Amino acid sequence: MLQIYNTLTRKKEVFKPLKEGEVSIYACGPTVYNMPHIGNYRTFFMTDNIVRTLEYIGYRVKLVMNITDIDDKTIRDSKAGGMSLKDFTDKYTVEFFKGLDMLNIKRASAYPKATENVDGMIELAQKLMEKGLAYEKGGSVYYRISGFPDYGKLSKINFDNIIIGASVDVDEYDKDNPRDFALLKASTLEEIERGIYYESPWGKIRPGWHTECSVMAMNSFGPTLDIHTGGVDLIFPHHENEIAQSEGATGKPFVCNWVHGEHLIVEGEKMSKSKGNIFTLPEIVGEYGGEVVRFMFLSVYYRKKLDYSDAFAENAKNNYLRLKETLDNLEFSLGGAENSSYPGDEEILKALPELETQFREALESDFNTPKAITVLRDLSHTANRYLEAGKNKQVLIKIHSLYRQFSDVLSLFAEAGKDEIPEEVMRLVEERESARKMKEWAISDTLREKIKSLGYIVQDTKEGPNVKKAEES
RNA sequence: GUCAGAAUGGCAGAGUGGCUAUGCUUCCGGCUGCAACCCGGAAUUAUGUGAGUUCGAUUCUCACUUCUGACUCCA
Repeated sequence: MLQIYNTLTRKKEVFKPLKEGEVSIYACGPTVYNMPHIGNYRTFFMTDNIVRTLEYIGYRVKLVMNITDIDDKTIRDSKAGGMSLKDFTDKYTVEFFKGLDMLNIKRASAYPKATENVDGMIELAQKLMEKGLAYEKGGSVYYRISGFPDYGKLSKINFDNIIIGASVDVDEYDKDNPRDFALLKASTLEEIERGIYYESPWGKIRPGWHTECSVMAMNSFGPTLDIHTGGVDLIFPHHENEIAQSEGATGKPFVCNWVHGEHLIVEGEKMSKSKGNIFTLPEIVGEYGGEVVRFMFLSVYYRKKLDYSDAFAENAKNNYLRLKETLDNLEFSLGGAENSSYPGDEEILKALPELETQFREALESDFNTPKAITVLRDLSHTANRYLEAGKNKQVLIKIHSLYRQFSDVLSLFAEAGKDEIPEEVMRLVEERESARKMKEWAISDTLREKIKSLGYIVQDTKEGPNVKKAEES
């Protein structure tokens, strides 16, 4: 039974999709104006984990993630970079996808772009205006918050106590209420000169930030969807505004389950340019590898802050390597497995389904990946103990397949046991084996060093030498 | 300032009204020609502070402290 923590109710709830066996998810994607940092990817990863878990449980999942390719920052920075808006955002869209691949994040069903959905946004604005929930001023269209009594239900903000003066926007635009937000923004002269504008019943405009998500989500799934994900910082105002726009227009509930991922911080502090502690994904992946980064994300519950540091990364890497080692060794042992039975065979076969249940229950408990990792460690330990004592082929196959099942859901260890060993290395390994048979330890040790210098390590086992690629460190 | 969330050993981290798991790290032992891997065992002042409820609190309540975030672009 899958339970999901819903920001709307601040409780874990039993998940029930709108359509039997099928789940619709909308995820807030990137604004493509710079290199995304690892914090951004933690959130994308969270959504990936949700998708994989749902599929593991047996749902068909349709994920839509938007790409914001027109907003204040993209317009500003493309100009600063002397590029057209499209060239600029295309460049960072490519970077975004590269990052997804580094982390082996599954592609969504669709990645709609804001610039390709402006018609829908204009329609939405019109509809809201007909309902008296929007008004035009100075060529911009604003949402009238006072017309939507539910405003604030997601963020639980009591608007009476908030200092509105903190907002600079008060005199920048001419709004009825300072909290009203723009659905469509009147184009500036500069934007018009650069060709960044769309024709609308109110003149030349460009989309406001919040409108795109409502439009794309409802275009993809209709008025109501199962799950909407994003980072905690989007709860207010972005998601609050999405609800206001969507529910204001349709009169129907917009999202059943709001899921928000906590932030990644660095040594206790928020990543920020002024502190100079921003890490991009390629930096970290370059140092530790994509799967270790995945493992880092998996080892902290998505609703908790992840405090990134070198020590944290090293720790994660060691943990990761140990679990990968088990799978490597399982793959290796399968080769030498026999059909004879061993004491403990039955015990193992009984334990495996229990572990499978525990693993599934961990993930079903609001995607508790750290707990799932603990179950994987249990399996690793069980496997290692069995490898000490027995090598029944059928048993090994069962252990191995469960190990693979777990690691596939978590998307880890894709390369385990698949190291390509160059011929040259194999020759040295064989040479070393003959030396060992002759008890020529000095020669054998020299050969091991030589193999190591080529980037491979040899482990002597009862079944013969196990050769694998050395982990870079 | 207002609001929201968080605080568990050297590190990571899950759980629980009554021995707190698990892994990393460190140490000892076994396996091994030696390693590596693995197995067995052990260790470290662990539940932010102070109250309250309770026979009993790390778990529930309150306050405080600290941190993070939202209120302003933000994953």
